[in-house]
Amino acid sequence: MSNQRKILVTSALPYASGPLHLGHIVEFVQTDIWVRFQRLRGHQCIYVCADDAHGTPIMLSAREQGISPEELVAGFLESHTTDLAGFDISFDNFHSTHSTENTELVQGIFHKLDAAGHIARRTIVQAYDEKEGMFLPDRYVRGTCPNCGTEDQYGDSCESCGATYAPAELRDAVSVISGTKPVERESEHLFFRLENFEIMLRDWVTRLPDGVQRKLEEWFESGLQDWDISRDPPYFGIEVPGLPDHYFYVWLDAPVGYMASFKNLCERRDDLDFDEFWKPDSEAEVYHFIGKDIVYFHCLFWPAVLQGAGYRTPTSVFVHGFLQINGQKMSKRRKTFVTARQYLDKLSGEYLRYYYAAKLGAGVEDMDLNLDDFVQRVNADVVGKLVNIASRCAGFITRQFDGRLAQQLPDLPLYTRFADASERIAGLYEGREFSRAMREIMSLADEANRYIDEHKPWQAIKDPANRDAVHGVCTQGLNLFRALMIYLKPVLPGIAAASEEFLNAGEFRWDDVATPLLGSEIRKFKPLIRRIEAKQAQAILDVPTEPEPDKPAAEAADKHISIDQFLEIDLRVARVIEASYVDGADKLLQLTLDAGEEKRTVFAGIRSAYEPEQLRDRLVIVVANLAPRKMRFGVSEGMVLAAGPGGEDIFLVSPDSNAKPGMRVR
RNA sequence: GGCUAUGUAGCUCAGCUGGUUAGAGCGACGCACUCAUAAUGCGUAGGUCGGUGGUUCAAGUCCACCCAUAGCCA
Repeated sequence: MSNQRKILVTSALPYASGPLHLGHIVEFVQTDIWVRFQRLRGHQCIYVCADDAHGTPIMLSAREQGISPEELVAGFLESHTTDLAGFDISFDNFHSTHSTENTELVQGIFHKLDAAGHIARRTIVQAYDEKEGMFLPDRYVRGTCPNCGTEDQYGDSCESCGATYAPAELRDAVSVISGTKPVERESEHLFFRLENFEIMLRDWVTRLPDGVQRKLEEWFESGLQDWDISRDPPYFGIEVPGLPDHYFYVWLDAPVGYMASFKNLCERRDDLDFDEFWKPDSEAEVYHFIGKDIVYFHCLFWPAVLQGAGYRTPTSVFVHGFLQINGQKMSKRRKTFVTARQYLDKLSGEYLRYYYAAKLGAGVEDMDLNLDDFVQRVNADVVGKLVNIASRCAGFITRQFDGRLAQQLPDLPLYTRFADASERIAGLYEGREFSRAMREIMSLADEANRYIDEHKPWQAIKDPANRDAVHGVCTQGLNLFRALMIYLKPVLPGIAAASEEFLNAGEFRWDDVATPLLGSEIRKFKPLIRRIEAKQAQAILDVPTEPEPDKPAAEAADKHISIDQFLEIDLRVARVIEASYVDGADKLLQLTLDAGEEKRTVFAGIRSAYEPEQLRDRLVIVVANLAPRKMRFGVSEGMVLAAGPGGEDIFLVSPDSNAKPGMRVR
């Protein structure tokens, strides 16, 4: 492509104090679809993210668990990256704000802001917990509202009457951490003079969507206030250089994490130059995908900080709404809180990618994940309409025509209509109107099914005189399927990959739609994806009951498990396609398994008892729903069953020879 | 409390600057088909467009107020 764009894209940094939930996944899927679309079109599109690792909540959470903040953060980094891999999010880099790159960038930015006169120093009064020896953020002070008398309100505002106040104004205030009464204490803080950037910001925000601009208008009208960017120790964060006992507020270093992650990537990639993307006159594009809750940080502070420190500002910021589940806000109490892991334990990420795509537009409206709708919609669209096209044509080609496509399309105008949709659909992807794109694509899928229905190859084939016609109709059908699959590749990377293998003509590129696939050989059709069972979907709401403190002992006494508990383990027959040694691991073998619907990579600690050659093609039993585990060598997606104490005495469990990969074991 | 959104068929959503009998997909129901992962095709039913009042020849679409939901208030 001659006019290749250089694009840097980010998703908001998830906070490293808890697991990801399906709301986070909306943003990652939205971003990833857009990124994959750009790459498919031939542009250079770099996608980076990181964990947001600093701040008071993380410090306190670590303290509560008796571990260091570094340990806490490292644990969630692993959990987050594993979960995101489960949804096929195609990062170029996933870093952390607790990193040398971020520290250097933040400190450098501060120096430049300070030198340019954008930093003010003022002494402020805050609530202080004498027992814990720390200043208390407003949210960590609770007491009775001075306005309406409602008890147990946060230190900044009252949920009941809406009044806003300072923590010191609360009656009977207590520290949430120690339960003691806070005192007032002074300290010096650093402030970023946001008002210096009003003219620049008023101009910059015109690039944002109308709804976001209207919201920002409120802040311009009430006047831009100085932003408190420092915190007192103890604080888990980045130190202010040259100013002991001062740390940067987490919200200053978090967005810089976008740059830090990119910088970390640049250090490992020869083809990327940090400055080319971040210098003030950069011609590269930079986009941030965020939720509607953090518009202020990204649309006021962030561009101002970048401008003040001599960097370019973002090309745009894309804002999405929140996720509801079954029409309700996500909450543990209502049992509508679903972690990414809970979902992935039951279902493939591919389904949710499609469902989100089918509902996402460019606006900031909230989105509802209705589980019944989810099952029906995904099954109807992806399996019933889309995959069905390939499924109903492939058999004829394989059985009647040696797996070879016809030399011509019988209905070229129909194919051209599909190909001509290319730019329209591309425009929708580009504008993040994914739901419109899906509707467009699915109505083409309807057309393809109608075409096959009208030409009835299953009837025509009965008369040998019609052989060529049937060959043509099925070739036409598969080419229509191929066009649709190319259009859907950003949304359904897994099914697209399986389709590429099936069609046997290399990886799809967007422009491939222009030329139909003719005369070539295809592989035998295998089901590309299974339909979702309603029970599986409902099961993502089954929160694993947290063991009561005294329960484990009681459970240990009961050695039996229920049939349901047993059935939760998804045991499947799998065939070993490939087995190999793993460099640097003397106990592991890397196995590639055919487990029915998909290939899996499993690392098994059986090297002491088996040679790779012994394993190829043999049947094994795999735990299919074991949480994927990220290892130094890759991600292990399951576990193969074996008996024995270890060492040379390891015995793989195998089914009798007629078992087929994918069969459930019970 | 202020601000910004959202509220349209059972479900999920389209409806641009106001203009004939309010649309789609899914689901439901009926018929056809049996190549396909019980998939597909044709057809039917179903809505006083959150509420009240107003502007207009004409309002789901504009205005006011109210109700419900969500986010933000550095």
